[in-house]
Amino acid sequence: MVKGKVRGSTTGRPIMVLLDLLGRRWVLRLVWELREKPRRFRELQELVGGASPTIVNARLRDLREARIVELDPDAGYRLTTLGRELLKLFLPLHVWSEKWAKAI
Amino acid sequence: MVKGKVRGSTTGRPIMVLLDLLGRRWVLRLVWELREKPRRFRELQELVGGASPTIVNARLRDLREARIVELDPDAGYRLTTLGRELLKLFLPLHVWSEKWAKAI
DNA sequence: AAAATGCGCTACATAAAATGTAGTAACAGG
DNA sequence: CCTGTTACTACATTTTATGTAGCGCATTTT
Repeated sequence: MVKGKVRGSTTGRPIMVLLDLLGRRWVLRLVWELREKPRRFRELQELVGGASPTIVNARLRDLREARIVELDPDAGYRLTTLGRELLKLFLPLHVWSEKWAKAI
Repeated sequence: MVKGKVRGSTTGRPIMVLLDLLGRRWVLRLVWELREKPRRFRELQELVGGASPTIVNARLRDLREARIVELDPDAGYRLTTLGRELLKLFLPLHVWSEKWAKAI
């Protein structure tokens, strides 16, 4: 598993571990903001809306431990191969969200 | 928009509003646990791992305002049509999470 | 009729997490 | 040496979640 213990996830079932990870504040936004290209720490911090460096760092650490994000010193933070696959699954959300916005 | 203000989402772009909503603690789990059939409040609370009733109620309120979840007094909490569509987008996560678990 | 059960939900003190601001350490170029 | 850029840390304050108890209402049981 990604870490010794992942919050409420006592089952260890991958889907639960994943939902817990993605359900942490800023995580979805961070993955989303990495969709185009690698980003620097501060750049990322601003893109997600000015979260504190403390928490941006903590979440990036979580994502790196989960092998979804990696840090290339020359380019910045970017999605791993695994991370890009995950992002692909999220792209339909974009379309759905537009429809949803109209419906509510 | 779903509510006057949705946390860090100052842009108002639907995808950002959505990512903020889904990024709140327990929200993804709640939607996930409603995938099969309607659930009662306490049942739901236990399914997601014993979150406090305070927060379960708060998140269910968020989801109801977002028209993703609704409460049928006779059946319990359940996904709306919109909610079921959203869930469909999440189903591939299950498969991916298994692959991911093996990779890390 | 009275008691018990199940329901969604609230109150509130305690604990945990996030914020905001400042600042550190390492490295590169001038 | 000085300046700028990088990722990141420290820490006091504020916000959010927890854990436990229990309310108010309806239905079912005795």
